[in-house]
Amino acid sequence: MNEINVKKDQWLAAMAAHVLEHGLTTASLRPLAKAAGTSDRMLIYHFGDKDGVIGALLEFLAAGFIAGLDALVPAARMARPADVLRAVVAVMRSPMAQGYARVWLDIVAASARGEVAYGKTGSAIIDGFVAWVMVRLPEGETEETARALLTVLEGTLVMDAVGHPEAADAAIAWFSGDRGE
Amino acid sequence: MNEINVKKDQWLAAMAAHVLEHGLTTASLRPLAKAAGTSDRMLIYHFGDKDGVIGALLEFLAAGFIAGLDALVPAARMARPADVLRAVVAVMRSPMAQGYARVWLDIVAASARGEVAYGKTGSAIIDGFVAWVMVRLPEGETEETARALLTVLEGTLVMDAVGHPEAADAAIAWFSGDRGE
DNA sequence: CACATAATGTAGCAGTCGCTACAAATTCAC
DNA sequence: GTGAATTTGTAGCGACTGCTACATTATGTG
Repeated sequence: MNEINVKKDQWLAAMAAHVLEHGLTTASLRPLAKAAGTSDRMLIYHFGDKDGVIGALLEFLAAGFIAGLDALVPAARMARPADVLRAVVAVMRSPMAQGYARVWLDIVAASARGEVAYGKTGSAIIDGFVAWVMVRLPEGETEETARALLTVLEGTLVMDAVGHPEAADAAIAWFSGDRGE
Repeated sequence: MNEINVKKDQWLAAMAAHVLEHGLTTASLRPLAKAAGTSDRMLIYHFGDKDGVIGALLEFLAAGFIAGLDALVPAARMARPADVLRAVVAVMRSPMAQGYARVWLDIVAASARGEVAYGKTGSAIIDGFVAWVMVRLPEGETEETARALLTVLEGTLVMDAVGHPEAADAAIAWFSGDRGE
């Protein structure tokens, strides 16, 4: 029972790498199985159906993403909200995170298309991200600030994706500017 | 020569409606042709290949989107940048615009995946959008403000898509708050 | 060792994908 | 009206999709 979960995790790691490079919604069973060194037959057997594979993959990717974030940005309170924004934007723009950005935008697009499995995962990721930001914001900041910060981050991801990083930079500078404090 | 372009436009209008309802990247030739009242054979004949169809469709959709925006928000300067943001967010949240939001997020995800045709279109749409915002901002505002505003808008689209409109609202409130002016 | 259960390989089904070969029909120039 | 060019219908190809039937092997239990 334990061993098969170990194997599943190895499969998931290999499939996650594949998805981070080639995209999530364009992934199909046979290439995924090949990346994992097994067969589509086995994926269906162990995960039920494709939705099961994708669901497990989403969980695996989300966990890996948060872990990577935690490893790169220490969970210490920063002086100003904009510092948190700049830190997370820097991480998201690093080459290592580009695959995650791709996958995330796939999740967003699928959510917008009404695919509930993706929508629930996407919503959960935002929830976790809000908590992640909160422990890094200056003491006394509200979740409203965290949510506003993350909305700007999402905007930067979109702008970067369509080749307008200068627009993202403008928003970051604006967020860094004077507030009511 | 004129008539076939008229026919093409009719096809594009029908296909655009189909895409606005069912998504762009998931669209395939046969359903598109059926929506247009013709055959996949004809689409290939008149547009060359699928990329030609999608390219024409993207142009058609972008034009329709800007036209709809112009119709709903008069090209008059507003008192504050946040007024422009709230106006465009209100439009994007209206039921009529939801299809466009879906398609736009498809374009963004495809751009992030590295599909150049989508990337160029996405970039061009942002350029047009910057100009659209500029003529509505108070006199003397810079393009930086327009870009920051649009980045926040993109963030709201993402947050709305994954079921966190309250995060989008937080960013809008934050953008509406005190600035350095 | 016998036997039930779990795990896996092989082969393939029915459907969709983008696209094309071929031929019939239509339209246009002269 | 006749020949040529454009436009369209029919049929289908080869590749891929998620998934399954069937047989076989491995594994753990009594």
